[in-house]
Amino acid sequence: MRISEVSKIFDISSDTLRYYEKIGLIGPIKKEGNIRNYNEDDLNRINFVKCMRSANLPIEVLIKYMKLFEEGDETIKERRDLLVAQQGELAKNIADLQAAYDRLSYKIDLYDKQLLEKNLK
Amino acid sequence: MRISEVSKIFDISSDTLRYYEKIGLIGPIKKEGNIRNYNEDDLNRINFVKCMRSANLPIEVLIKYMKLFEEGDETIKERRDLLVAQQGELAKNIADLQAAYDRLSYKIDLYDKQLLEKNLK
DNA sequence: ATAACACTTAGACCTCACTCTAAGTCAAGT
DNA sequence: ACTTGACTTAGAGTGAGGTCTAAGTGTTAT
Repeated sequence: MRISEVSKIFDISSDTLRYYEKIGLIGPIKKEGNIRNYNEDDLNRINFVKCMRSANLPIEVLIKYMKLFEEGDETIKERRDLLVAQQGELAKNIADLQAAYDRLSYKIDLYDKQLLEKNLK
Repeated sequence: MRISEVSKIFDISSDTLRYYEKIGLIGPIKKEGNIRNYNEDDLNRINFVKCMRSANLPIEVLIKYMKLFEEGDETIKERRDLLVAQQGELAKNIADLQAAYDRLSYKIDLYDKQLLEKNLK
């Protein structure tokens, strides 16, 4: 599969896909001649990366994870620990977002009450 | 209250507090002579900003909100709508983080099973 | 009175994660 | 034959959000 198709499927620009490859996050992708040909494994990795990036996991961490993966079974424990650490960070982030969400809800309620009063006057 | 104390209380650097003021996010703070003296209102605003920033609401949006606030009661509806829009964004973000969290949980489970098997061999 | 420390300013610099540009290759359609 | 359009590369540029520096002015403890 060509880069343009992958780009469409995942809504990630071709530039970004090449960038991810250059920094060692998803490659190297095998080429036919000079043109990248993404296989299913590649797509799975991109899918994972996209999911993690959309939750703001740092690229550096994901690169580290991918490198451990390449190193084989000896790194299973280390990979697990890395994921657990990131999960912890995520839990904190979710709590922060939730706190802001709740606070917004509260404020919106107040505004709605004010608007209602205004209309009654 | 001086900037250094505010900085400690909220764990926001003095640089950042001054930066927020410069860009119109939390000021202007009244000064005694040449030195900022934060009052309770200021602290409340900083508290709100900190909460929203920790959920990644863009600074530009917060500046807009603060400006509407200064403009008085005519902007209540507009402020409400702005908050509702941000709440919507937040809901999306929370869903993304949650999806990543769940995926990590799943993967961690798999690793734990692998590690268990390894130990049994 | 002098050292140490908190404060001030303007503006340069930094990190992250892309995003874009320039210059070029190659294959297919008209 | 030639244009169109997707692909390639290296490397420069961008935007958000701070963070740091330099040079200077008070204020307080010894």
